[in-house]
Amino acid sequence: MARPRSFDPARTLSTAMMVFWERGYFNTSIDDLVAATGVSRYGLYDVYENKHGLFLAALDHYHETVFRALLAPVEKVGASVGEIRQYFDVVLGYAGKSDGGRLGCLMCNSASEVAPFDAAVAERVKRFRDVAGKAFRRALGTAREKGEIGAEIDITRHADFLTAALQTVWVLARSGAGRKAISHHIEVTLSTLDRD
Amino acid sequence: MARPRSFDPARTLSTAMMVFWERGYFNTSIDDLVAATGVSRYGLYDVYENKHGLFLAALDHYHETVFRALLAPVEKVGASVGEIRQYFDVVLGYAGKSDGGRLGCLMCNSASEVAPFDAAVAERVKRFRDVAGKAFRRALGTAREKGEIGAEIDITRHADFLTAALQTVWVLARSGAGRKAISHHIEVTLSTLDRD
DNA sequence: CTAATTCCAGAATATGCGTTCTGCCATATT
DNA sequence: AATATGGCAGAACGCATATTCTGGAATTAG
Repeated sequence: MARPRSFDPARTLSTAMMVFWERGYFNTSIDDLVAATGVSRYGLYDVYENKHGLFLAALDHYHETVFRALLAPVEKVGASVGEIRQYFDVVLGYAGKSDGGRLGCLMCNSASEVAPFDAAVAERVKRFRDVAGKAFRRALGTAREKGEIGAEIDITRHADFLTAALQTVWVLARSGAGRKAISHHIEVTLSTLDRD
Repeated sequence: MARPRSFDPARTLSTAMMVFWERGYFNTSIDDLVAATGVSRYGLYDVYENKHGLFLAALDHYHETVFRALLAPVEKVGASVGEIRQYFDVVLGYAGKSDGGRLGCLMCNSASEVAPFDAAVAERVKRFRDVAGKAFRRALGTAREKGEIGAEIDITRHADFLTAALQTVWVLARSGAGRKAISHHIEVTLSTLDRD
């Protein structure tokens, strides 16, 4: 017997995620979040406790939706070199857009801006990297079984390399590097998977 | 016939640069800068106009000292693959330290945190990348003349790749990636320069 | 030594921030 | 329809911030 919430927490979280993604953590104020979500301070604090809690929820939401959705093809059983190439192509499609790329990747942005001061954020960045690394390792393992990659490739090493390269693409995009620089980076990165 | 300044602007700038480097732009306050430099607000505002001016000066100082000093061997006439490898080794020495790496690179940090909102910063990030790219292009050109690299390497493309990889190393370091992940990344990056 | 100048430390100001509070209102049950 | 519950908008609070101001001290030219 009480008034029900008039906002959708899922939609709110998604919007808050976008704001943090665009503006960063320190440069986003509660007022920004209230204005963007249309939800009152009361509602935000009731559900997420405080700004930090909302940010962590936004990071988790990003991980589970944006990041995982993009990575899904690489995570599938049987994925190998083709899926890895496809993945970087898709990422280039987003990152290389004339202005859309200014978002970058929320995890990569937070890695530099927040992780050094915030253990909870650092942990989520680590998890993000672990998940990407694991997916690449598995796909490279499959590639080896299929004989798609040469014997000179060390799978663990190469998975770390691809995970790092992925982050690079987003950092380049966010800071205004041109599409050409980004695609050059991806081309050379993927060329390491070519058979001699 | 007046009192001379009692602080050394060069030393002050160097200290301010360190503070921004550690804490980022938005997360650094004037009080932090006053405390670290020992210089009064009056002095800082007199010389640098405001926080933003001091930050730009710190970026320029970083470019001219820290960054250029590291890059110098690659920029030298006659530098080629050896100098490029050496450069990444030196960077690994800094970035791979158990905690010292938490600084990352001031330009790379600012690229994500500030450049999207600040044209003056974006311009300095661009210049930083242009300088790195140019140095790598020249060194790769020399490498080609010396016959150190294969014909399959496109110099412009590869210079963009190395410039991006350089930034990646620092981002990894700042956000707490392990030394192993960083060195894996560098190993694969440099392996692209191997002759088949 | 004196006077003119300029620096300095810290107070003051104004704004913006994260968070909490309050008075009213919408709703679901009775 | 009445009522109790709890959501809502915005005011209020306390603190941090960037910047400016001020009273006095330090220094040097004369």
